[in-house]
Amino acid sequence: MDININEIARVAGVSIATVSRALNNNGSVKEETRQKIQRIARELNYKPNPIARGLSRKKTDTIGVILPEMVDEFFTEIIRGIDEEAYRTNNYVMVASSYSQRNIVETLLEFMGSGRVDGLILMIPQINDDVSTLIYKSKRPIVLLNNNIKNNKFVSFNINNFQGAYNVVEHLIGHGYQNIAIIQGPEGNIDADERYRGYLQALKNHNLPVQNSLIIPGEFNIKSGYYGFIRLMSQPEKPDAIFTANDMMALGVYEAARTSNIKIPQDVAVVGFDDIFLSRLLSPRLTTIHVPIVELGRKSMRYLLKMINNQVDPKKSYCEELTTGLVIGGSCGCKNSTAPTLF
Amino acid sequence: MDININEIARVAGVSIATVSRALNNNGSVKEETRQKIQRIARELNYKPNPIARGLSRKKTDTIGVILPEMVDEFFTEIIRGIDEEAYRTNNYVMVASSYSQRNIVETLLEFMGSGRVDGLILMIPQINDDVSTLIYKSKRPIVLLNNNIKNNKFVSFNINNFQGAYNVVEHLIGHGYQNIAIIQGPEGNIDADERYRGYLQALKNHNLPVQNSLIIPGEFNIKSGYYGFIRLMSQPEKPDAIFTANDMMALGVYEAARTSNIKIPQDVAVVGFDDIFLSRLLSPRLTTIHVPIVELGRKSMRYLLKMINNQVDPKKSYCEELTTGLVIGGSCGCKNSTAPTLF
DNA sequence: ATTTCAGATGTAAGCGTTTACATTTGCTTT
DNA sequence: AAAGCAAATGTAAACGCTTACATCTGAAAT
Repeated sequence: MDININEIARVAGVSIATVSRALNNNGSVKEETRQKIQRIARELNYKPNPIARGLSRKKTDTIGVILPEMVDEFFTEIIRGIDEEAYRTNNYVMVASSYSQRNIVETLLEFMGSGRVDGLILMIPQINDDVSTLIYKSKRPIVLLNNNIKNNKFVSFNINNFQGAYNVVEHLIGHGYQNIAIIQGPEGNIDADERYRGYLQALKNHNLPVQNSLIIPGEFNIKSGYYGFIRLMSQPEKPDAIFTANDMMALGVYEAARTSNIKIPQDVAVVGFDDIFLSRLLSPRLTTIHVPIVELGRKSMRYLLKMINNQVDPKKSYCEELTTGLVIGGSCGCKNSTAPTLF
Repeated sequence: MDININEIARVAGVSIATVSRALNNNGSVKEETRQKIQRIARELNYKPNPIARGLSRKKTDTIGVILPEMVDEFFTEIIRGIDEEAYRTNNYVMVASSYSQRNIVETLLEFMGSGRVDGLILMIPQINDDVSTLIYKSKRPIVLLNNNIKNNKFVSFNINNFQGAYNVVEHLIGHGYQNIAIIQGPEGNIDADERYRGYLQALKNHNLPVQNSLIIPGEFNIKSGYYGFIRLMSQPEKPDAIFTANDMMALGVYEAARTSNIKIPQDVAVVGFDDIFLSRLLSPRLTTIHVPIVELGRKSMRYLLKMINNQVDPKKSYCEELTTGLVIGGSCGCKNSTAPTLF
């Protein structure tokens, strides 16, 4: 706040232009002068004012991150990935968590319209037309997270939910289970839909019939798992394996199984999706799909920075799907777990 | 980026000064003119450039948050509290998570020196002299989180660890347990120390002897709980109750108890600290101490904003301790749980 | 010795606001 | 009608930086 480029210039006996050039290593400055200016700047503990710089350069070295209200682990890891990359590249991260009361569109506009950020990483449960238009017209680059819109209009990074679901269901099939149930995630939710697709495809590719009685709607929470399980097990055609659309639901399944004295995996196998920390605590350890969230954050950020720096065409759409990994616990019937131990 | 105050002025046929005054509702502007300018601004979808404004006002409406690598839940909730308050007051939040590789002092300097933020919320595991000096000399207000330094130099908001620990241990004493063990948190960690103090004080106030064999050092992780438990139960003087310095450790205790066929709470009672989500999944439900993290974030932010706006003297030290709450599960021996159910 | 030219440096405009100060306007008071 | 005054508006500087353009310097080329 105190000491600025003028002061440096005064002390060094040169003009502010030279100081600016010397400190930014652009333009030509005699080596001797450059050294001197840099020394003085260091001695006076000069920090360029990023606001002034931002005004002049029309660049703030700040990117905005808008995230929905979400599971702790996801939130933390996505931020970690982004922050890591930001730190590496001398950028700053501005967060806005769009908790229930927050108006996404408004927040978005605010972020975009103003010169506060150079770009945006945006994750929204579902994109309506308003938001879509906004994104499309945005003057600053935007990377979408986990929003598998296949319209070739946006830039997005996603977890490959389809592949993950396919793999875990295939794993169940490999065990010989014939009646594999699914407790689905919320309708309209992209993750949920893709996981469901993966489930269907796996059955199909292995010539297993799709049984409607084994397809239970649900939400991404414990309760849905609990009641889904009860519903499944109280009907005549019981499953021999259950794929819950996420780990939280699997938790509910475990709970329901415990109270109804049904053994996992002896009586029924269970697999989840997400590989949340909690799943390690279950007994038997849950077989699930690991999702590389930190990596998702990192990659999105990396790509966004490329867009900002015009290393890729910011107008070109791009879509990347991150591969998930099967984490084998005991809940599928496997003897040898590939899962990390509790500690 | 496109349409600025000059444009508005041009269209309205007034000077930019009048526009500025009209839009900021300060200075005197004829009502009619004000209306007109505001209408035009709205029609042209004008957004003031916060960077330019920042340069002029020397205020960015942005606050920085520096957090250590931490438990997901804590991280998420603290940010939520801060973000909520920021949103309410039209401020922005810049995060820097000081993951292992990040140099705190450097980050701190960067944030402070530059005019990037108006103030800082800072949480660091331990404050050394370097950092302490930095904070003390800072030109911008800083609120410390959970850093119970009693030197009356800083502004800090803390969880009342002492009171929480005291309460939960007293609760155990109320059950009639006489040999209450503690598995401590890491040495030098302020939270851990305070929780230990609370434990000691509770014993003392109820005339129970402090038994060195029942005081086990540890870290805030599952492993420490696990081995701490084994160590406690393999010595001649076994505890009838164990207070683990946090819930993660309690998890380890449960795990160890399970494998050694020791029943909680019949054979030994267990209580934790933090009320993490995980603790709800334990069977019996863990008795623990709830810590108001979101509230901690909210209050810190609120106070920081007051400092920034000079509604409190930013130079005056201030310390607030947030009260924790006892969450009763079954692990202490209670029949009736006060804990929220799983779903 | 003069010209040429690249490298070094300086000057000043601009980025989009806010705001101190100056000026104008129009109403009240005499 | 003149004076006085508050309200309304305008002018221009300032915030701290970057950068286009202008100028200067000195060594190489003639």
